[in-house]
Amino acid sequence: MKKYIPVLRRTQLFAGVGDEEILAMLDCLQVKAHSFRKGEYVFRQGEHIDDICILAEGRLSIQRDDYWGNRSIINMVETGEMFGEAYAAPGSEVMMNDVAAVEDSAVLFFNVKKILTTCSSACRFHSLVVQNLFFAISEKNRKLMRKLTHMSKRTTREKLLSYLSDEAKRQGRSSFEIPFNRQQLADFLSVDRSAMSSELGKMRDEGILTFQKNRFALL
Amino acid sequence: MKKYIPVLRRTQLFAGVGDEEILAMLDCLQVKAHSFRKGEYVFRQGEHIDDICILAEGRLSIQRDDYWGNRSIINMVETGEMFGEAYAAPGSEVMMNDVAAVEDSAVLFFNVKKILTTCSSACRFHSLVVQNLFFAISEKNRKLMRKLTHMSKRTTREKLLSYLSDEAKRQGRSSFEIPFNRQQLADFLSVDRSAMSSELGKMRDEGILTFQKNRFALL
DNA sequence: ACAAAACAGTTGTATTTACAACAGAAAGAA
DNA sequence: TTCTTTCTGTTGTAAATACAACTGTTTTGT
Repeated sequence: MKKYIPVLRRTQLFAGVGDEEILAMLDCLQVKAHSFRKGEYVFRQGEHIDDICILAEGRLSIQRDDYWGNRSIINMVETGEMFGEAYAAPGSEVMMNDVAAVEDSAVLFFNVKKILTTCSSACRFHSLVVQNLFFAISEKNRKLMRKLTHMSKRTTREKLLSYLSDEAKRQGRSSFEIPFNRQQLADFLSVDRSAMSSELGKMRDEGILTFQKNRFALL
Repeated sequence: MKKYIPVLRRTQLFAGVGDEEILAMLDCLQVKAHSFRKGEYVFRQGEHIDDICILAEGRLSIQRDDYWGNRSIINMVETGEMFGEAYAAPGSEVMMNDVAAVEDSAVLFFNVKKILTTCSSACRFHSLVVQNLFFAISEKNRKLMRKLTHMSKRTTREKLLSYLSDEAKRQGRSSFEIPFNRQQLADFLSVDRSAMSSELGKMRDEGILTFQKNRFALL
C-alpha cells in the first residue's frame, strides 16, 4: 500500500492528513486495491456498491449505454480523483452507470461504513476525513450542475462553447487540453460526432477557436 | 423557531435527532429564518453563500437564465428539502444559479462552519448531523445524475419518457403528479414548450400515456 | 515496416426542433 | 359576474440535428 501514498497525499479525501496517518488509516480501514486493464469494467450498471473509490493510477470513464447502443459519458475520472461515493452511502440505490477503464488503471476501495464510524484506535483523523468527504462531494455536485448547464444548451455550437469556455476558465488559460477524443466529447455533450466535427470546423473558420487533437484554444 | 420543529423533524439533516436536540441545535447554530413572497429571489447567480438552507414552507425553483432569456430549471425544492449545501462548503465558488420562490416560502439558514465544527456545549449530535449531511448530498448527487440521463436523450419524446418513467418509478405508481406546469417542464428538460406540448399530444394519441394538468399516467 | 484498427473530417438527406403566431380554456382579480 | 392574465395546444416554416456512408490520417500491435 505504501506505493500509493504519493497519490493519496494529494487527494481531497486526505487533505491535511500526514503520511503516517494515511498509512494507519489504510490499515485500519482495510483498504483494498485492484487493477483493471484498458477496456475492463470497474463497476456495471445495477451493481450495489459499499465502497468509496479512489483512482490511484490510470483513467476511467463513467458512462451509460442505452438499449440502442447510444453511449453517454457522465464524467472522466483522473488519477487521484474519487468516485462511487454517491452510491456507497447507506440506503442508496444501485449504481446507475458503468465505470470503465480507458487506460490500464488501479483503484483503491474504502468501505464507507468504516470511514463514517470512528474506530477506537489511533485514527483520530476520521472526523477530518468525513469533512473532506463532504467538501469533495460538494465539489462533485457543482461539477454535475456545470455539466447540466452545458447540456441545457439547445444547439451543438452552444454546448461546445459552454463546455470549452468553462474548461478554459477552470484551467485558467485560453489554450488547454481536454480529456476526450472527438467521439468521447460528443458522448459527453450528447451530440452527434459528425455534426459536432463539422460545427468545430465552422467555428475554426469563423475565427472563434483553433484546435489540434485534444488541445483547444479560444480566441 | 419552535413552529418549525414538525418540518425539521422530517428532514434528512435531522434524521435520528430528537425534538429537544433539534431545538438546542437551532439555538447553538444560531439559525436564522426568512420569508420570501412568490416571485422573490432567495439567492442570485454570483452570490457567495455560507449557509446550508432548508425550505420550511412553500416551494422554490433552482434555475438559470442566460443572455437571451432562455430559462433552465435545475430543480424544484419542496418543503423540508435542503438546498445551497453544494455552494456553502468552504472554498466553494459562488452560486451558479438563481433560487426563486414559486410560492410564498420560508427558509431556514444554517451556517456551515458551525455545523461542521463541533461546539463545546451539549450538541453531541453534531457528528450525526454531519453524517446526515453526507447522505443528503449523496442523494442529491444521484438526483443530478438521473437528470443528466434525461437530458442526454436526443429527442423531446425520449426526454419526456425518460423523465416520466423515472418519476413513475420514484413515486411507485403509474399515475402521478409532477411539480411543473408545461413551461416549467419544458425549461426543466431544456426543450421547446410548444414542441413538447405537441409531442405529448402525439404520445397520448398513440396510447402511450394520458394526462390532465400536471397529473400523468403511463399506460 | 506493415497491416489492422481507431480516429477525424466531409457531405447529403430525412427527421426533429426552435420559433413565432394564434386560439381556446382555465385561473385569478376586481 | 366580468375582465384580464396565464396556461395549453396547434400549426407552418426555417434552422439544426441525426444518421449513414465515405475518405484520408493517425495510432496501435505484431
